[in-house]
Amino acid sequence: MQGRRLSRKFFVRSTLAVARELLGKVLVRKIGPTSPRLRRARQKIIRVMIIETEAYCGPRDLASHASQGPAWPAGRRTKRTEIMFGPPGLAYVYLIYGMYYCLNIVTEAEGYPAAVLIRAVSVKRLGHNKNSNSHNSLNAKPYTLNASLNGPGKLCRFLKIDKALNGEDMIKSSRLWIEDGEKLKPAQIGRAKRIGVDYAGSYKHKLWRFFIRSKS
DNA sequence: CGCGGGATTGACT
DNA sequence: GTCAATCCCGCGT
Repeated sequence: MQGRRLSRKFFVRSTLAVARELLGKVLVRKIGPTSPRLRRARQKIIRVMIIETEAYCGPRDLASHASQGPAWPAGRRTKRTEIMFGPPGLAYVYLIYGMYYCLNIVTEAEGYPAAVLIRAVSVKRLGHNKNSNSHNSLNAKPYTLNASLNGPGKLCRFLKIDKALNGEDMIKSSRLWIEDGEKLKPAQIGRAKRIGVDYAGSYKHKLWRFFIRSKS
């Protein structure tokens, strides 16, 4: 049940297009020891579907970590934001408020600081047999945490994503990548202002958050 | 070196 | 709606 991994080309495009098209795609996290001896027994793979994203569109975007730097308009290039200037497809992971991590994927041409924040995901499938309403009710709900994956900090905690994955190349990584997923119709996609960027002047009004409308 | 603040979350009034 | 937790980063000194 695995899809085709997204190539680097997918990310070398307008950040808004990438943010929109990441909706419905499958974020994959492989967790476990890298030592070959322990790998087989203890590795596990988690697949979740991306349902909400935000675009951070380069050096002029006052909401972006890479904006407003001394080198404007080239962008604020610091130790922290360096990854955003790197090749598209890299993971940009940062610590926020001292306690949560946020996962972004770098977009556009190398040297241009832009990225898409993954704001929410849903569990794509259960980690075991779907029809488990029989005898084994304990195993029936490992991923009922569906609702708790709405938020960038929460999904990183669930997927065990932290600073160690900052700079991970999601095109080649064996720990974190993205696969093809659902093809969405335009009507399924919603747009809104980004969250938590009131400091961003006129850029706080941009409708650069994208989400899958819940079915009603 | 010190200080202010944050692409959040959960608890609480 | 308000607020605090918690710590790294960016910048001024």
